[in-house]
Amino acid sequence: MTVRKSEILAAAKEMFAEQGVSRTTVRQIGARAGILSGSLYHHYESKLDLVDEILGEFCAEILDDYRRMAAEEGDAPTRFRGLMQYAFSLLDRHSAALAIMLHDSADLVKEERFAYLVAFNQGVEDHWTEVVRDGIAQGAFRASVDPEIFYRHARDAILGARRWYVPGGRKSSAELADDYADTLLLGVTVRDCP
Amino acid sequence: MTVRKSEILAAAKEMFAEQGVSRTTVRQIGARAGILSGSLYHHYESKLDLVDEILGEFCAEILDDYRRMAAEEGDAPTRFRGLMQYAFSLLDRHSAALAIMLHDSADLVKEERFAYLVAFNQGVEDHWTEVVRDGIAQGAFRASVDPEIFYRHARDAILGARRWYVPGGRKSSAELADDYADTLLLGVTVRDCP
DNA sequence: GTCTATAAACTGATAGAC
DNA sequence: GTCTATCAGTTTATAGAC
Repeated sequence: MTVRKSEILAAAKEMFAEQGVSRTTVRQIGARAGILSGSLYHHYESKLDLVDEILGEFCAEILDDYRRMAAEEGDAPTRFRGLMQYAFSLLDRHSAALAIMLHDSADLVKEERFAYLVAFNQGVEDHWTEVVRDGIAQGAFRASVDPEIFYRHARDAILGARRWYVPGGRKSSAELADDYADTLLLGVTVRDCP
Repeated sequence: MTVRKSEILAAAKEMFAEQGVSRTTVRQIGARAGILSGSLYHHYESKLDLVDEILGEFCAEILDDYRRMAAEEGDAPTRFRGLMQYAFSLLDRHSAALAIMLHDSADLVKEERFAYLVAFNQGVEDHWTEVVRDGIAQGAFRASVDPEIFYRHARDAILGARRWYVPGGRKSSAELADDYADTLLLGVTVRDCP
């Protein structure tokens, strides 16, 4: 990947994240990268090629991280907290890619070339639900917990934070991860017992 | 509102929810309503007028419901469960409007005519955080709970379910509301005390 | 109230000069 | 590798016949 290509890719990523893929024009991407839209096609064959490269890199990196984390040891609550910390850290490191995933993946998946997004989501879900199932099997989590529903609950809460989380704001992503983990694991209700 | 206008509005609502506002064309709306795009402008002056009418009605109805609920009695956990049930019930009754709100409101708000969406969000947040603050004051909820963060946590989890919840599927919206309330109030961890 | 026809602007993408 | 120029198609919206 040449320097120019990465500059164009960075410009596209920002625009796609801000406006969504369909509302972003190749002219806008070119303007941000300091190039005219015609010249842009010397580096990329189409607008969707840019989307593909952005999301392809993102999915590969994240799945790789999850595979590494799966090899780590610890009881289920500890591993769950680790997943929370990791997921929230993505808000700092991959906010733009997450925005594109959330805003446009439902549309993109209709095209065959983006079928890997479905596999990506399933892969992530598998890692989370395995931790939850382990927790239930070990007696750490309630048997009434539905691993899939609980995963979606946690995931949607985390990803929803992308809409309002501001890096460097009142709470860091690590603090939010702790806060969310406390709520999901322990609840907010005060109990009489120790 | 004439019958024809409501037919066109219903067609627009479905298309906006499925594809997003910007990717939906007036030709598509006309086709679904059984009318040509030119004739559509006899009933509505612009595409955004359709969006405005859909979201305006939605916001008014929901804020009205919240005002009614605020008058009800009960302790904080009970009222919180009531809010959860209500919010999840919207997935059945107002899935399309919620989809438009989530997918397009960030763009729409840039236009002055949609400034009421900001007030709507603040109004809903006020009702939820009041219940949480009451719960803390009454000693029912942990003092370490941040009402605003906890509201966002719950809200994002609920609204995220719109992406995968299927009416008539494995779990009803009422069951999901119960499940989410259990998790948020009590957590998923098994404790040694009664 | 719906149609046909079209204006005016914008879109992704291409061709060829430099 | 970037430019100018442009194609072909689409978009919202309008004008006027019926």
